[in-house]
Amino acid sequence: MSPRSAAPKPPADRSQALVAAAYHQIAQRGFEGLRTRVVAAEVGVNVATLHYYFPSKEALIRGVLNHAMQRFRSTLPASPSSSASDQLRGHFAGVRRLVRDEPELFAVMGELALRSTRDPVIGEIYQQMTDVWRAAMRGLLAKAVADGSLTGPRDADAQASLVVAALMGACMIPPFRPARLRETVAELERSLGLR
Amino acid sequence: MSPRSAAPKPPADRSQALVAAAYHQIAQRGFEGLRTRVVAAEVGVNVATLHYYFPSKEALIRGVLNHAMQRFRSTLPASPSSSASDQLRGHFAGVRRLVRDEPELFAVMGELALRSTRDPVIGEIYQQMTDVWRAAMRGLLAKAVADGSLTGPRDADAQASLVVAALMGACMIPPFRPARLRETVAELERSLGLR
Amino acid sequence: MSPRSAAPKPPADRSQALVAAAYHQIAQRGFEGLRTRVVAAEVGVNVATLHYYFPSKEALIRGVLNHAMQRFRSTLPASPSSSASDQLRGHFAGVRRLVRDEPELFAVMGELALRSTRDPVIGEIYQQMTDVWRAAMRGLLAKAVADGSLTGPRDADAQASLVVAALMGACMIPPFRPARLRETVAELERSLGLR
Amino acid sequence: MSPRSAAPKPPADRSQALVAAAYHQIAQRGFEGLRTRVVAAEVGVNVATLHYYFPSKEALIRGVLNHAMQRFRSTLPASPSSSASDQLRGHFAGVRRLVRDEPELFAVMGELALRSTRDPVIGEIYQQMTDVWRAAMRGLLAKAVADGSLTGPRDADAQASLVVAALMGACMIPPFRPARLRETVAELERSLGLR
DNA sequence: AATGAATGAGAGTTCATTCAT
DNA sequence: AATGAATGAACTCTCATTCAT
Repeated sequence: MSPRSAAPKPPADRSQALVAAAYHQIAQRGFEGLRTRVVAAEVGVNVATLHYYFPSKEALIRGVLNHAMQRFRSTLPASPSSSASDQLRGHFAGVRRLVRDEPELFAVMGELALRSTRDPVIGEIYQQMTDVWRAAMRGLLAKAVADGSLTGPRDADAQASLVVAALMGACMIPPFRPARLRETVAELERSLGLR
Repeated sequence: MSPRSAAPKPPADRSQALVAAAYHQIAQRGFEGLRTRVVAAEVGVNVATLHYYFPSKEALIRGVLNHAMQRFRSTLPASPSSSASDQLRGHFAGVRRLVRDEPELFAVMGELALRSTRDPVIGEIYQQMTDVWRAAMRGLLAKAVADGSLTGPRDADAQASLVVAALMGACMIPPFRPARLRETVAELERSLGLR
Repeated sequence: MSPRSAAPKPPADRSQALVAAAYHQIAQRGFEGLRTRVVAAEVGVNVATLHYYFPSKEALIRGVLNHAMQRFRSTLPASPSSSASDQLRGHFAGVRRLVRDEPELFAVMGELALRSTRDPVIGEIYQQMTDVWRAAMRGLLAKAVADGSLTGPRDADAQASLVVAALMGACMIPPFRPARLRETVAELERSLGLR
Repeated sequence: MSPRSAAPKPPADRSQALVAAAYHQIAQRGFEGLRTRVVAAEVGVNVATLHYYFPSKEALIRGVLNHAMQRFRSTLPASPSSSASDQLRGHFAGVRRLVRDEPELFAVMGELALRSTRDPVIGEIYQQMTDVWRAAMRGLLAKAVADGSLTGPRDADAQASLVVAALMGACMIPPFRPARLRETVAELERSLGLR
């Protein structure tokens, strides 16, 4: 009846698959439209199986939270092998690439952002993320001035805030139009003197 | 002024009061937490009464949508009595003021923004709004260059996109910190040569 | 389709009917087998209607608790118009009658008794009931000795405890056989010198 | 004595341990709160292991039934080495001791008693037990009259019923207070002329 | 214009049970 | 002999919506 070759997935996969399905659902329908039964069905298991891996819907959401944050952190600049301004350029390129390859991530991030004001668990992690991001931007801007790869007087703190706000606004808030987004990021680079 | 001794409110008031309550609820709990019963209770009427004024929850939401858009449009620059750059400054000041005086508006706008990808009715109106906003910015920037109140070469289109993205990111996405927001807007003005 | 003449019951009736149905279910299937859907169906309404009157299953159970206690208290001797020994005889007759006419009451009382050790709300009310009962017995026994309608030395306290224990054991614990119960109560009266 | 180093228990032990755990759970939470997972966890095994030993929850309950009945029968008078009235006194002492040392037994007996009206298997065995008990009481009372160790006219049948009802009422139905129980049993003995 | 009462559909969660390993 | 993983069925509870009054 069931295909012989349908080998049972190792447990880690099931858990991950459920998170991925929930992630997908949130991107598509928002927290508002997240249904445990649909998530389970998307993975091809019973709802009870979902509760075997995640005791509650909230636990599943936390799983999605971790997953999304992990994906997002991959964009933050990490390699100090190049000049600060090149790192900044790399970061912007990374964001552009991520928006192109994983548009769902930003939909989910937007949902998490709005929810962060109501859910302390999300709030905590979400704020940490924004703090790290802003600090990284500020650090790179300051370093770029110090090593001369960026010139002119600037308030690194304020510019970091602007960068984060602009990227969030461009990536997380509809309407999403790839062309416009590229334009916006390019203009942001220009305003920083990177182009 | 209003008729004395617990007179029944005129229908327009009821309708508006319900929209206001729903608006408040969305700001506080998001679409996810919007309950018709709670909205009705906040106004002091029965749920059935809510459905007398709004045939469905969605109709109520559309009421909120209109209300929010109306509030928001008031910030857009309208009076051509001053120079273009002054109008831009005035717009930024207006946004700052609005964030300070009606923080709920931006919470609701954020919710509407995310919902706009799933709800065609919201999507339509929301996109219109952003288009109008961006066009206004582009127009003012172009005019400012033309009348000489802003100097230097610039791509008005790209800058308008950046302005809109940055303001949205700063005002609609948590975490909200007044000081940071002021800083961000100020930096945005600086990057445009307005300071 | 639905009978025109089926007039909607007044609200108090609905509430009472639900309690009665739950009472009946508990008598028949125990707390273990109490299902809100079945209770609602027995009254001929939707489960949601049950929750309209009782916010939770526990609230419904509390309704049953009150109902059972009220029924039970009607057996306790109240009229001091006769001699103490006659009042005792009357009480025993009342218990016998109640067991005959409302056997369900004792099934429910048994369930409540067992639950009383786990549910503080039930525990409180249940214990109160037994305390009142025992005190009433003790008072009547003492009075009967004082007014001479019962003779011989006796420890009213201990006898009251025995009376309550024996009646509970006979009425609340299966197997229930009417003949045996009558026999038991008769013997209890004999042991007190009432026969 | 037992094989060292976490040896797997012999099957009989496992089975008994599961029954003991279920017994304990029923005493604590009633049939209403009996969960196979909790029972298994208390023994330190998987739920599936429980089902290896007991094909169904009902089978486990039957195991508890047998265990409880076995424990309870140990109280019934068995040794005809003394006079009938001494055997009666011994029985009462045995009940008192059992209530003190194994209060859980009576909680479980109460649960079984209520369930006996719904579960034929329990009903059968439970009724048998009460019949045996009552018959033993009646026999001893008759014998005590015959051998002169108890005097006065008496209806052994009715007194046996009273004894069983009173002991059940005192031991199986809350509220349980050791002092009151001793008092009740003592009064019961007195009423039979045993004190 | 307003409501108390009622409901269908569906939500998240639980639980005894099964089965491949 | 034992288990991790999985499930169907059923549970209580919620919510937007309806309707007679």
